[in-house]
Amino acid sequence: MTSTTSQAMLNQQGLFDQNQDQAPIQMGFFSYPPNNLTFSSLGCQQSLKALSSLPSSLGSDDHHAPSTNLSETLIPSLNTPLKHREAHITSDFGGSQLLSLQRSSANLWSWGDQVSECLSSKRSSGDIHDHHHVGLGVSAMKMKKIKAIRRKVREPRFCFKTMSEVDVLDDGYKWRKYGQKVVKNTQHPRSYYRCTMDNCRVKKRVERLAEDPRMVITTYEGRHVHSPSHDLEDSQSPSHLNNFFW
DNA sequence: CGAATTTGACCGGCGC
DNA sequence: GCGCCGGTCAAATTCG
Repeated sequence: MTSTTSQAMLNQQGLFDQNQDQAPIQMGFFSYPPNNLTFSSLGCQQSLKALSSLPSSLGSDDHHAPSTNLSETLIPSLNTPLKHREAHITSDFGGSQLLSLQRSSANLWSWGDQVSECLSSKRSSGDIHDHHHVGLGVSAMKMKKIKAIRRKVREPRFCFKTMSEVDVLDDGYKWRKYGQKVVKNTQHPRSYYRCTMDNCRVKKRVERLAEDPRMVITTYEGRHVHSPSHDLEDSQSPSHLNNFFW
């Protein structure tokens, strides 16, 4: 699927806040040389690979703001009202709005805390103490609970839209499709992908904009625990690009 | 034949 | 409590 990406005609691309009713905030323009997305308004080269690993420095697992400059810029806005259970994070960068991120209030808790608390505590809502507990075995119960928590805790997300003929852009990572869903009031299905790397829980969603089917909306969730899976020559460079941007 | 995709079932959250 | 909806699972199917 990624092999067809080189044919993509990407004229314009902007990062936007997914929660604002899909309304794009135009924040810049991308051209799309195959395998190397350029963010023109930044005045620098920024690969899509780097974009796809954006959340890696946001530190969803941290109670405190990460130390990178951009994150420090972003984090204070986490305290915005959580009407939609998501905090809107936008940032001005070089005079133009570059990106917006989402982060659920639940993300303010760390995964480690959640899980360890789950494993150790007796605190519970009643159904945890039901008599199945003994019969099922503790580990089964724990796993069930961990799973439930995982559902609840949202990884940091960001999304951007792209004018593209192809749905799935080559971002350097390998993805496996695990679902597709027709969402309400849209004629185009939404596809769900997971990073194929073991222990990497990053997911992405791909859908077409209802108002303009030429536009592809890509939403990344989570952070990669590895570098892009192919293109050996690229695997060395993204880190400093990431640091510049994030 | 293993990997990847498809697709209906299932689950949990949310609003009423 | 119920129904709707988005997200995920997993068996079946297709692909390379």
